[in-house]
Amino acid sequence: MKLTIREIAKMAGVSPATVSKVINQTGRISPNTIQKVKRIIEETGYQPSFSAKTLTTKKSNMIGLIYAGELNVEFNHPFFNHVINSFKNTIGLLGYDILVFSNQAINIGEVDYIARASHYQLDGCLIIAGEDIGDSITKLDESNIPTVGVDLELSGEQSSYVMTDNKKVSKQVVEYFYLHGIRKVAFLAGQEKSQVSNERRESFVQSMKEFGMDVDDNWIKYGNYFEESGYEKMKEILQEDSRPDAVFAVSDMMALGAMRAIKEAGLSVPKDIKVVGCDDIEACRYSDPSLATVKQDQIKIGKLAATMLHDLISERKVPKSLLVDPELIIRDSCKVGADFSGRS
Amino acid sequence: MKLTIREIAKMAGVSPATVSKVINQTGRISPNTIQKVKRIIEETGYQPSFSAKTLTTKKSNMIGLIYAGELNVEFNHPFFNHVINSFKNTIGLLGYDILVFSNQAINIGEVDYIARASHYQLDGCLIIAGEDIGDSITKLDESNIPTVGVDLELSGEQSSYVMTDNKKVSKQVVEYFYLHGIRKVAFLAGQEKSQVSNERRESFVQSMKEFGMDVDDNWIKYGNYFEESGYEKMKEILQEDSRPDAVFAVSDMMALGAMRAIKEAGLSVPKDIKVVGCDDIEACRYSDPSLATVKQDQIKIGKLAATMLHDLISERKVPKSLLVDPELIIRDSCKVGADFSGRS
DNA sequence: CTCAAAAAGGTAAACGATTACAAAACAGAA
DNA sequence: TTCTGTTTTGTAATCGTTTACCTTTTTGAG
Repeated sequence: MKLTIREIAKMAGVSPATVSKVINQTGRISPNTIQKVKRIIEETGYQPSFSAKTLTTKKSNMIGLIYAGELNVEFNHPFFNHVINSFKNTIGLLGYDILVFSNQAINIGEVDYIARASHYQLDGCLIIAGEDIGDSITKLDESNIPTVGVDLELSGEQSSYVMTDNKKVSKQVVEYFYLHGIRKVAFLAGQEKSQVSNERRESFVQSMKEFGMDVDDNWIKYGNYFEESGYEKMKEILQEDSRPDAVFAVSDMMALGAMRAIKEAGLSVPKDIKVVGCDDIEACRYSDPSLATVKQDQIKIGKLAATMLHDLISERKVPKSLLVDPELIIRDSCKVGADFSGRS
Repeated sequence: MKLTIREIAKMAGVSPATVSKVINQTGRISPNTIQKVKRIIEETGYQPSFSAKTLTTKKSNMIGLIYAGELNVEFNHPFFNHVINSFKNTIGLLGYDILVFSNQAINIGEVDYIARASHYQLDGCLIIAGEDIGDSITKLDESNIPTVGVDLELSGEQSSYVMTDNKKVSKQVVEYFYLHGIRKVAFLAGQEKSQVSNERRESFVQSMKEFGMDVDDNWIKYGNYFEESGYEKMKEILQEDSRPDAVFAVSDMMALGAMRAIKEAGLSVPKDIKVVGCDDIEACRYSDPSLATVKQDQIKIGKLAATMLHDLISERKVPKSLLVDPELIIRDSCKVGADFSGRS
């Protein structure tokens, strides 16, 4: 059933080597022979064996996709799935397919990504930052496998990373609040270990100071990016003596959770408290009120990651990191005074 | 750097064959040797080469993931990504990794899935129904490659499929309306070619008749599952002479679009028109009003698909199809009269 | 017409596993 | 001790490519 290169060679009346050269466009072959061989390949629908090819060339044309978290939610993560999708489309154009590690398979103990990668002879890996950056990620970073991180600072020789310019994220939000006379702002962070969350928090604090606004430590709470944690932490904040005029959350889901808590406390968004999230997930547009957010350019991030990884694999010069500009999207949840044109 | 089985054999003082047998637990090896070999493997972190193994065994332990649509949105599809995720987790436990076809790579002309599958020597494929079932999907279905379809009826010798019991979907909704005195119901369908949409539409019509309710052909509109089409089609419906009391859409996104159209027309959901969607995507909970929906058990669908595919690959007996029960989730958008406990 | 250089094509050895099959080692019985 | 039968281990071919290197053919200048 399945044809080998030898049989194709026989049919075309040439040697296997010639067929191989035609397929890979290496070596000098006469136009005549090329035609002949191509026709046979066409007619038979011959497909070279991936494993044989990989075995000899040591190149698999496969990229490993790793989600660095325990929750195994990469595909329904409302932010990352856009990045993954865009990455997939771009890297596909460059001739790679994507292998998704099903971490569960070896979930007893740490997953050894290097072993997995070398087992499959992957050309490179894409790491999407999740809640938890384990040891095995670090090892992969330090290995000589080309690796690109999204929202995750990598430092290895063969590593680069792309992320939104988190400094600008917080700054834009704080600036907006400042310009609209809002001075008391709470901050809902992600896990204490999360790099992204920490950058935003730090630049939040710094921006606040730059604009001469006070930062109340009680108003900085750590959650885990998900809705429930936003709800819980907001409740805690509301129990304090004084109330913030606004909340900025590191994820839309936490922001949505916060809105729920605020409404439950009998307060109104945005009249009593403005809310701004991060990511611009689908739900922002359908929430009540619609949720203001800082949009990350996920398409661009995915594209850049793909391009960088390809360059890394091709041993071209690649910048250590690329920062993508965020965009503040105003929606009802942060409308102020006259700006606020109610809603049914 | 990378060790081969031969070197491991040398280190352990045995033959490569013995090492292979230890790894794969085939053949009779003395406990003593097993210990020795295992220790070396442990110490060296040896990983057998995937391609060499695949080359000889003709088994890759990889599953191809295909999204049967042109939109390339599999990873941010608000319904399928849950299925994919659950599938991934289950199939991972069974020892498979997932290869995602980056259709773009060969997007000139039809993608030849069979060629791709045989190129990689995939053990099987999972097909997620998208907007468009092309010829190449049909060919794959008819091939002898084990294949499981989600929301897609496959008929091939080596194929099975899983989907929500769409008859029950429509019936539950119609029944709910019937019980609450609503008689005039519009229906927002997907593409005319979409199997899922058609099943729901047909059983909608049938259920309506069973409950003695009239079906107005002008109130059945075809869209494409996405928000915009729900909006457009609902607008068309509202331009008719008489107005329905309720709309049932084949997707939540279309339902959200419909709500937008209804509000724009100055009408209220649910007071003037009730709305029910399908899928229970995240946004349902955050929309205004929250959107009632028929939830599909995506986790279960993913699990079943994985199990079936594994059985198919292992040449065990597998049912041709499996139907999963849906669940009607009542939310504000379909609350009736006294039931309706308003919202700010 | 000769001959060197360039072009075209072929040979055979990898790559790193698996697996029939053969061989060796061992046990116990006679 | 010898022999038979069972366990254990090893040998070598195989899977389907690629590629270094070699051979043959072609080309065209002198």
